[in-house]
Amino acid sequence: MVTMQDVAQRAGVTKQTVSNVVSGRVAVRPSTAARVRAAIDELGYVPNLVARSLATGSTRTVGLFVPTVATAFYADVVEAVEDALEERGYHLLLCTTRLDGERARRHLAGLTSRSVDALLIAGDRDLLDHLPLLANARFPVVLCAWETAVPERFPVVTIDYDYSGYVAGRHLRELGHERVAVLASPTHAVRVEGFRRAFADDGLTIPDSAIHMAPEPTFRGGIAAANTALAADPEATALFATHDVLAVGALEAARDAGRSVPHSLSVVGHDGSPEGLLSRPTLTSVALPKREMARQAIELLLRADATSGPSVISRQLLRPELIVRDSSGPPARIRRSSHGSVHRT
Amino acid sequence: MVTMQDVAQRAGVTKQTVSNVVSGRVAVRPSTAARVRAAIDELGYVPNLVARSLATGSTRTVGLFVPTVATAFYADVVEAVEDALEERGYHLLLCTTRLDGERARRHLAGLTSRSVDALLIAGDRDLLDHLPLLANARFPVVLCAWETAVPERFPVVTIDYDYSGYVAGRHLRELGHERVAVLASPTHAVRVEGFRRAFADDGLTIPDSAIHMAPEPTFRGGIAAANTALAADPEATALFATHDVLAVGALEAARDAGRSVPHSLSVVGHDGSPEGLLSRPTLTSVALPKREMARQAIELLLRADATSGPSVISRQLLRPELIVRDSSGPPARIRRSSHGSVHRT
DNA sequence: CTGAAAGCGCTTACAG
DNA sequence: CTGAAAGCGCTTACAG
Repeated sequence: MVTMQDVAQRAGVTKQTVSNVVSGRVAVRPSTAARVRAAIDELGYVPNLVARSLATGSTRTVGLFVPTVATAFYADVVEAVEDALEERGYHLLLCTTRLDGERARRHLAGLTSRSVDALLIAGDRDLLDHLPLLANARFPVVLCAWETAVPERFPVVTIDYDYSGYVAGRHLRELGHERVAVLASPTHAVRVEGFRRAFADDGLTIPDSAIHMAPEPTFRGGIAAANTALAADPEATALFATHDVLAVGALEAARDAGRSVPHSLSVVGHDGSPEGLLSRPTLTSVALPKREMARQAIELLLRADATSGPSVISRQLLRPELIVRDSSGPPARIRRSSHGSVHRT
Repeated sequence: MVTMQDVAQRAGVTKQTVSNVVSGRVAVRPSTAARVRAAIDELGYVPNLVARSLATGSTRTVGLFVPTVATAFYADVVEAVEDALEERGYHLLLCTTRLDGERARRHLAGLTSRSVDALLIAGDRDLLDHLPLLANARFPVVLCAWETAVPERFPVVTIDYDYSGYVAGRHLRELGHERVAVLASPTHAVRVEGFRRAFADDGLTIPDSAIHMAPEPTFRGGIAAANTALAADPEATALFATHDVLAVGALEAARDAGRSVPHSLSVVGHDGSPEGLLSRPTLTSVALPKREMARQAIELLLRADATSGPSVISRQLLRPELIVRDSSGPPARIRRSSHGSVHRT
């Protein structure tokens, strides 16, 4: 392997001069620099990043923990983080924890040895128990995409999930819906709260009986929850699903139940994921500012690394944005026939 | 930061002894080892991986290039690679190239500085032009998930895409289909060839006019291509889509066209992606052995790294497997009415 | 089984 | 602007 020393010899200078040329930190006489650069090319010299890291104490690598990568949300987060890092010349060390606490712990222990300059943990509640491990970490840690149970000791930049629920509710209220149901995943309580508040603002209460838990966060789970909801309250004119995949399931359930969307039933999702564009009708949803979140988290992380002071425990909340598409509209007027069955106009 | 030296001092030994205890490579007297371990705990010592890497020449990190992570196929590849690495105590440095050659080149240049022990490049044709850069790499390189234009100079472990098309065709032939159409993405020529061969085996020719290119590799693209195909040949009894997302679009198009699946039309996809389980009906598809591919690629890579000899340019082909679900069945008998319109029984 | 030495390839002050 | 020295924290032979 060709080292800086080899280049120096070839160019007739010392390796410090080569270092100065390579780093550009110290001015070098143009003619010398040219000679050095020629030697570098001739020898095919490539600096050894590991040696540099040991000398500087910086690997220019940051670790990212995500529960999985096989989900539109986290896939986007990963790519957004990577982009933010690349702009700054950093590399990405990826760990997917797969909702496996033990696996997470192992990874954490590995990283603690400081092969990274900083660590970003995205929405991984399974890590919570092992977070104390991070107290000994030699690098700053920031949390992002955290919805519930946000640990106190770390800075976090996340999305205002309460507001995302609220904005969905607001939309349905503005359309004129009064009687609605919610399809939720167990971990999405905050979204549901926000959604209810939008109705409460207008003096409307969404009873607990109108909140239906999806058996699983999948298309099928959405169908099942929607079937339950539609059966429990045939007069509900709109469904809010806390997750787009549930909403797409709801669309399917509505079709099976002969409820046309949005004419006889409005459906609003959450996440603004691509599948909402593919569904029929296309899905009104709350888009999450993932890129912005990634950027701010990385910025926080890298600033903390630079100052290497204990990072200020700050809390940044980003506002999601409603995307109105074809699955939501004003409620149909409802009239009751004498024998109690429901017709929509 | 507490170093090995600090631990040594505390335990009253030299740092080599500490090193021996930590690495476990050299036997240490139990009582001494205990003392060292106690010191490690008291001081909260964590070894510095960077220093170790410089000394050993190994970072225990491997780089992975993928076009994106926002696709079921590559998301699975990434997680499979990560699993294979974790078993061996390696970390994963991830680079998504986003079909951006320039971006890929930058990453490549960065990695060439050897912050990784090995590099796995998954199906990224955009890298092709920059591959010569890798000639100077200080680590072995292996290609995987490569479908076309496989470079000669690198080992590759990939899927037998010709066979995957073949197996889809075989399935349709066994069901009795004779007249079929293909929905394809431009980069899937190999799959199409294999598919055609299954028919050719029985003396049946699939004309070029029955191959329909999807305008984009999406749900909408699938709908569009299926519409074209169905209009071009209403008598086709089956559709093979080279990509599940196209197949799911075809399902939608079939529904719109009043063709019931599989009764009046069979649809076979490719990739065995999760969406095939969510569609209605569920999708018959060709499952790709991604985990096995990842495992073998990593094994090849790490072996090459260990021997550090020039890796043998081998070519490993893995066999995909047909998953029969509800979207395929025998063709309906077709009878023509006197005025030429088509009825199915 | 334990200790003294050299070295991994770079960078960072510090003289000249 | 360029060179000599020390050091980053570990590991790897090599003596004792």
